[in-house]
Amino acid sequence: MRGKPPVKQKDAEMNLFTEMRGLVLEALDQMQAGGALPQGLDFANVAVEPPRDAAHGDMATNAAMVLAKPAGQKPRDIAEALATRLAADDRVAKAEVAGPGFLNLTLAAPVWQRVVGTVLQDGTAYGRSDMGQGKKVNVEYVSANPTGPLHVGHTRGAVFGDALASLLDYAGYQVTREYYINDGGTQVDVLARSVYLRYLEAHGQAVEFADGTYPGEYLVEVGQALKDKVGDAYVGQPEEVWLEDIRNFATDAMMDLIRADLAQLGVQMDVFYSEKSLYGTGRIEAAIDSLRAKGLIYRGTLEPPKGKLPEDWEPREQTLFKSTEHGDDVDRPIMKSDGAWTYFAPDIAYHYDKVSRGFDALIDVFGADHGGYVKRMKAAVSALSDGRVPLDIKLCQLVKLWKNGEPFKMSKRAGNFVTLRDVVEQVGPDVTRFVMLTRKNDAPLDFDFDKVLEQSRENPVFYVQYAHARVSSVLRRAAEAGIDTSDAALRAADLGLLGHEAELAVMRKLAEWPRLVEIAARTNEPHRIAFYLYELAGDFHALWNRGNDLVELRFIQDGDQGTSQAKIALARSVAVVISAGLAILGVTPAEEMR
RNA sequence: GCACCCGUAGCUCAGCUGGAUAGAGCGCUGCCCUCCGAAGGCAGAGGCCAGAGGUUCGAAUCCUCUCGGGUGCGCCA
Repeated sequence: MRGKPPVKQKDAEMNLFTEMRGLVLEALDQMQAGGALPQGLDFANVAVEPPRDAAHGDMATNAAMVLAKPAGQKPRDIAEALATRLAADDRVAKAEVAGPGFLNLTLAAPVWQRVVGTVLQDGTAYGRSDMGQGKKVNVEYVSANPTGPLHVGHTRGAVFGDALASLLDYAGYQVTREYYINDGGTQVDVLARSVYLRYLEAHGQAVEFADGTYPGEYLVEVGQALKDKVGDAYVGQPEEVWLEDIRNFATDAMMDLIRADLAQLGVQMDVFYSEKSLYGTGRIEAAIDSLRAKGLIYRGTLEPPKGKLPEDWEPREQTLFKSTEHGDDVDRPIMKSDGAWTYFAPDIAYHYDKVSRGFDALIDVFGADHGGYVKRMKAAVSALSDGRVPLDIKLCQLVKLWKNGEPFKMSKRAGNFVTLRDVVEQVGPDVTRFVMLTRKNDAPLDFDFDKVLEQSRENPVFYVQYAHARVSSVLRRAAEAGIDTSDAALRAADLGLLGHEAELAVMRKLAEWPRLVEIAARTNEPHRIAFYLYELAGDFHALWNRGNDLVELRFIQDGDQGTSQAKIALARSVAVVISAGLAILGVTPAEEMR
């Protein structure tokens, strides 16, 4: 487990939007008590949100429109009455009815200024949420076959899953990061045979890699290591003699390789779960029995797929899981005709195990090519948990690599695919991670080796890092100028001195952070963090540049320590939120640009 | 044939569990350092949100259908 500060008890102050929603609900209650609104109204759909257009104020509520029909009143009448009550609160500078019945609220400057104080008080815990209520969530990601190094596709899944896990942690869930090792299927036999060839090669024999073996050079050293371990014991021996031993040896070696790849990216799993451990232990049988007890296992014959018929199609009786009872399109086979399990059976058992371990929610991160697998897996978890445990499956689309303006495909190391290592060694873990999160997970991603290292606004990694570095620069210079920039001094600054529109814009953006965290966590979409940071950095850069024209907007005000401290407090709180956001993404903030 | 994902500015993409006149970057046009914080910033042009219906106070968002692109589709994991 990663070290983390305890989940902060969230008071209403932490999220301005929930705070103001509380104010709206309070006013509505009073209106009910005073007879202005009928009893028994449902306020659940009353929302307080940032308006799309900043000209509409700071926050808008749809209360009047939502309640108009059930209350039997005109929306604008409700809005007017509500506006009068809200305007009486000193946090509200202006309450205006607009459009069909929106109520636009403009908040008083002190409300925004307090946000800076809260950020400095809470540090990177500002934005932590208790929405998860300590519920246990399992995030399974990467889960690459242990047959070779991780490639770019895995990299996206690794970064996405890891950031999602951190995000959920930040939102108050108890998160387990997990990797499922597919070490039970035939592909690890292929691996073993490939390693055997490299082993023979290490003994000086000429070998040939037939189709269906792994020719990648990364197995050379594994073959050599095997030779170092067993000498010539397996040379000239039939497969029965060496297969199992080499399979284990090779799988261990590949998992060491994969762990090292992940470590290079900064990904640290809590659990590595072996598929093989499900076999011969009765665990698959137990999972299937659980389904059988619910009447969901039967012998039957599937209809052939419509349209193009596979060449060798013939009706066949199989053991099937009645996944259609839980939302799947067709029932799925769990046992082959020779009596062996299909790949689906251990997957069912694995998820049965997750459910049994008491997780309140499961998340699987898959590559987009596993899209066809989603429904049956959800059906399985729904059946196994009697609908209690939700399973969300996030699909990560392809990553297209570019270099020098053309597609980049080949790797020296692995032959036919570009590895995670190829990417991280060229651009570093921070850039890799951030860029992988600059697209929604289900949208394809272009990764351009040249662009991601460019230092311009076009490159969001740089742009966000630059904002953070600029704050560090201000702090350094302030210290040189003899200004006390300790946390205590900044917290004590008179934030009432921050009132310019460009400063308010930054404070409003800071106020959005806790709300954004909750939205991102609720939708399981960590890319929202990256986009938010880009916007926050943009507001900060805008403020910084206004200092070119307006001397009074510069952070360091010569000869005026008090004003300087207030402005530096704002800058510092930007850095704090950027740090918190980057921490979720697993990116280290930059102190200076080089 | 069926299922899932996607379709938003010339290009690359955001868009809050349904909100007002749909946003950002790039590109394009015009500005901002004789000295200070320009790896930046400001302003402008650019849209039938693929199309057609429906649900309702209100739809890029939810439902149905059509078109276009991607991914899958019974003893491969």
